[in-house]
Amino acid sequence: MTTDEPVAESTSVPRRPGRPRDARHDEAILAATLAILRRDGYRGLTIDGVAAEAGVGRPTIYRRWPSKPALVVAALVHAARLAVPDIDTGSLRRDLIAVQRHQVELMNSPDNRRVTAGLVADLAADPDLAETYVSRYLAPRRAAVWQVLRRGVDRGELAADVDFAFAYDLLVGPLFMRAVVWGEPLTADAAEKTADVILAAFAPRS
Amino acid sequence: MTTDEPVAESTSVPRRPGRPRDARHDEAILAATLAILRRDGYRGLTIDGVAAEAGVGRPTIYRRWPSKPALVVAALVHAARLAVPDIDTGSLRRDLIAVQRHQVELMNSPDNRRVTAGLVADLAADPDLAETYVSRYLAPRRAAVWQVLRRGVDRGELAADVDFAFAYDLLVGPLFMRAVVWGEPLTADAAEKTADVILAAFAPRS
DNA sequence: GCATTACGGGACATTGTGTATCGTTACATC
DNA sequence: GATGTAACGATACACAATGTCCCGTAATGC
Repeated sequence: MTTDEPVAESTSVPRRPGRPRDARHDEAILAATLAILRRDGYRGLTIDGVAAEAGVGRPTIYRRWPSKPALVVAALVHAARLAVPDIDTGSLRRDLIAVQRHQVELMNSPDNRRVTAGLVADLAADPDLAETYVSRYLAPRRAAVWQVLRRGVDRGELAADVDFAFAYDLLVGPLFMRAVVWGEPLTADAAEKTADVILAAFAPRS
Repeated sequence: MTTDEPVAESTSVPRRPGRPRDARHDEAILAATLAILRRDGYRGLTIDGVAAEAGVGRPTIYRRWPSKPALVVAALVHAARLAVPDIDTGSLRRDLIAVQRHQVELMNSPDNRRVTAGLVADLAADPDLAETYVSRYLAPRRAAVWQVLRRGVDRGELAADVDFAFAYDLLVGPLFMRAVVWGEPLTADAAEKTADVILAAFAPRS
């Protein structure tokens, strides 16, 4: 449920009787959701506001997504469906710094805090939705970082028994703490510092 | 604003004309807030519910705290006013593991996720309140960890130029990511693993 | 043409927040 | 003991937002 491209049900033939849904509305709703999210944050987003900005009626939205957090998750997944960059410079440290610079930039955007915090709060109350968010948004991003780490292991720059999940949380957690919990801006050196922590903590045993 | 012990204004004489506030109500309201928070999470807490459980009217609550997040912050500060343990075993690694075990226990409580996530979301929308929460709740806890790190530096177990703020986020951030963002339980070894990251990342230069 | 479904508009019930207004009660001062 | 002031419980209120329902209309396949 709450997929990016809604519907198609379980039938192999996607065609249903009756008037078909207007695909342009899907696009307009998701685009409006993202625009409002960036402008007003998670709390400032209302279904009414999305409907107005997308030029559709409210039932048209509820016909597609069952709730506000589900709509937000769909919009984020939709926006990020392409943008999972694959970084491979040949050096683990350079790769990690590039990954972290990207992450710092994301987290430093002024709206990020309000969007992330609000969404995480609603996810905590809806396990199904949380599962969708994790599997369709977070996990693909984490997998890209794992690729970087995997290559580091292959080149002998990291110990072979690195705990990948832990390493990822070690990279992102400190940024999250500072940007979202403390509410303080990330400085430029945060990327280097977190990258170097990984190198020090998981250095290959000599 | 939004202090734990409300009021006393700026006058040196706390006594104001008129009927004084009933101090037992303060206690009852904060206790009810904590109880509901633990039982129903941040989203499940309503001012009505607190009023009913505390046996007071709603205006009695609004007379003391201006909003729901302000009340929650006051309750958390109130509950934690004593409990900032000072750990000193003589070994940095043992100290850090003890600190982290305590943190893991806190974060693993089933209500923690819903309370923390909901509160952080509201704090992002209210900078004044966020300042209160940070200065009266988070900062004292961080200071206790800094004490542990400071002693580690003094004993030569850590490099002298450790970035204390970064080190704290490095200790707590990964736990926060896993418990709150991913929504997965923390395992027992999380304390050791994060502690060892600090030792590896900030080892004194030889 | 007919069944079926989407559409916009709007009404609706529900829930929660925060404010305001009662009559009443507790305390200090005169 | 009378008076002023402010807290108290109860309750009504305005407001905002969620999610549902129903209407008349439009689009599609059979």
